[in-house]
Amino acid sequence: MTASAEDVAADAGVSPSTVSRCFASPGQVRPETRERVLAAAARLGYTPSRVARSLAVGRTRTLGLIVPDIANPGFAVVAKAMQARARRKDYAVFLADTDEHPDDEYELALTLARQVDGLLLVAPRMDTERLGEVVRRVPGVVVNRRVPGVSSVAAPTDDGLRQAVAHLHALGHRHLALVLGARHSWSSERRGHAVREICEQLELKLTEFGPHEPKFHTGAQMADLVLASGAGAVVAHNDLMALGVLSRLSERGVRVPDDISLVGVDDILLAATSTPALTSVRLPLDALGERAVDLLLRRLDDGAEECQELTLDSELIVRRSTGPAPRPSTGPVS
Amino acid sequence: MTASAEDVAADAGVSPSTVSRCFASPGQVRPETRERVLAAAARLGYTPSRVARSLAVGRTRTLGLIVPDIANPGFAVVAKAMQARARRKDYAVFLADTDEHPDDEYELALTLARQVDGLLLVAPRMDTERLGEVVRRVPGVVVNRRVPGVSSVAAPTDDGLRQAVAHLHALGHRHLALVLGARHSWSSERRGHAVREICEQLELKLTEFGPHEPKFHTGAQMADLVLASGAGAVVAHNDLMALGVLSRLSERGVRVPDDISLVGVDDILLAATSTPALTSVRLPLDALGERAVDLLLRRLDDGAEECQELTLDSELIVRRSTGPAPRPSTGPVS
DNA sequence: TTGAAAGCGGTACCAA
DNA sequence: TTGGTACCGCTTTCAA
Repeated sequence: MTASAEDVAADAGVSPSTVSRCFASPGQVRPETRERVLAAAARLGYTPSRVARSLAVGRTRTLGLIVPDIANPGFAVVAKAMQARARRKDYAVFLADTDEHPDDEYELALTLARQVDGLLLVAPRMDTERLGEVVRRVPGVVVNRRVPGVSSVAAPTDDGLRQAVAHLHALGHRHLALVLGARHSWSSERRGHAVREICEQLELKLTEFGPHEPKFHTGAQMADLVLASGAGAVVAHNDLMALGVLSRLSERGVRVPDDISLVGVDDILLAATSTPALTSVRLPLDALGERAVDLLLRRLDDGAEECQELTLDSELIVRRSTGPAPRPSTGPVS
Repeated sequence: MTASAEDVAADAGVSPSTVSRCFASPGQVRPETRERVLAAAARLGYTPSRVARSLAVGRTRTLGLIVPDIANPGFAVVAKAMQARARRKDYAVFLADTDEHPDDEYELALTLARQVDGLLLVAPRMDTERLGEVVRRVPGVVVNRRVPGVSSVAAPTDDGLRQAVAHLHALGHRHLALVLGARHSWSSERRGHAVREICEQLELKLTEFGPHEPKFHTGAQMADLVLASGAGAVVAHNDLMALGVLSRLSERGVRVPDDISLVGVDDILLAATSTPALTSVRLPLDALGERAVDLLLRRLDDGAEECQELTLDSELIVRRSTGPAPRPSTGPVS
């Protein structure tokens, strides 16, 4: 069917070894010979088989990517950046979407581990132990999460959330609602912790909702609870949830930001452009993806051993969805 | 490093062939032997190497997926569905995002062709000739596009667009704007054709804009041109562009649907939930992905030969973004 | 600089 | 039912 190195060798009057060298290390073959081989290869439409090469060299030049939900615009952007970066370095990327099922995450990771050189893990919910198990089998870097002993690149939103809460405080809000992401999700817990801490410092009342899958519909669902709580501002786990909240609030005739303020995290495109535009904590999503790939490939290609932890900054982007608190209410009138 | 079939064989006191059989066709090995082998395998943590198997059997159990832009929610949903379906059938999926560059599409497809069993092509812009070249090398199915001799699954939006234009007509609109997608994109041309035809039938004036990359910012860019044209309603190539239009219109203080009506295509989640909610032509995006995989695997696994063309329906979902034409204007007063 | 040959880790046909 | 063996297509010493 497809031409093999042997065919090319025969056609060019050389040995298969030489054909192999022409593609793997062209410098080691006399220019004239090389040209003859390359010509024959072109004539026969030959390209070295990646599987065969993989088997021979023991490396696949393939990366595995595990994401909770590729339909979440935030993850999509990260995935896109990773995939582009990987291809530039001649790596292919296996995509595995776990649809927010942490159990699948583990199984999938183990399966993938067998057929890739390295793993890109956007797996906020896999438990640390299993995650450790996975990266013991295959080099891996974890995204937006920190695991001892494992390379990672994260944009902890502490800074951005601090700015967000300070922003709301400055606007006169004294009672915030926090809409959490998924249970046992590293990022959700981290964000929750950050918000709690800051609220305490600023002596703000904080009511928490969730945890829930970080999706649009769960956000919408939370909106009614938030409203019932009387909080004047909402900080949501991410933009998707924030948009869900927004959607439901507007259904109920609640005006944002006049009646209630709203902050998201991720700064996805559609947050910037919703009505009203969403105040959001911006993460450098594509940088996140690129750095993760770089980190992984440094291990794979340059044989670097050390486990690195990269940190990227976050910042608050203020837009229309946050405004002054309705009443200066420094306390209940009672 | 990792245990091989030979190791297991030694441990279990059988030949490598038997080990292989235990995993490939367990039925052909005596239960007692099998259990002994499986126990040994478990003890050694053995799993058959997929690369080695691929080389031996000549199939990789891998599908290649080419999308123009995974960050476009529409494509993300399709990709998600495909990937889930493929995994269920024990296929892995290579993701290749071409970032809307049709040239890369071709190169990528050829590269992928060498290392996968089949190709899922969401490539609206690759020219027919090259596409034919690709599918001659490896089984492929094309999504949302029709190419003679190539299996495909598409949801032509003719029906939905017909409904959309009739809807606008009924609302009193007599001058429509059409915002096209990418140049040479099959779906953009098809949609343009459909809208043109219907407008002619209903004797509506139609002004066209584009073609442009089907992204948010190009939509925003078109909004001003549309406004200048005096059209009372806009049909956009897809929701992402429609949301771009919407965003820019609202920036300019133009009210939707009071001043201008707006229709998108895809019915992505965020269309349903924008403000105002977007009237959109719904495509069964996940069905699109699933059927594509089914079609491809029927060829690969069941050896089906025929080229099939599947068609899925589209329908108009009416939401807030379309309303009565501002003035009944049955014609210019002049 | 080039060739011969031994794998890489399985599969599958043929015999036993 | 099991084992022996010849590949699958390329890489990589080792010699020439």
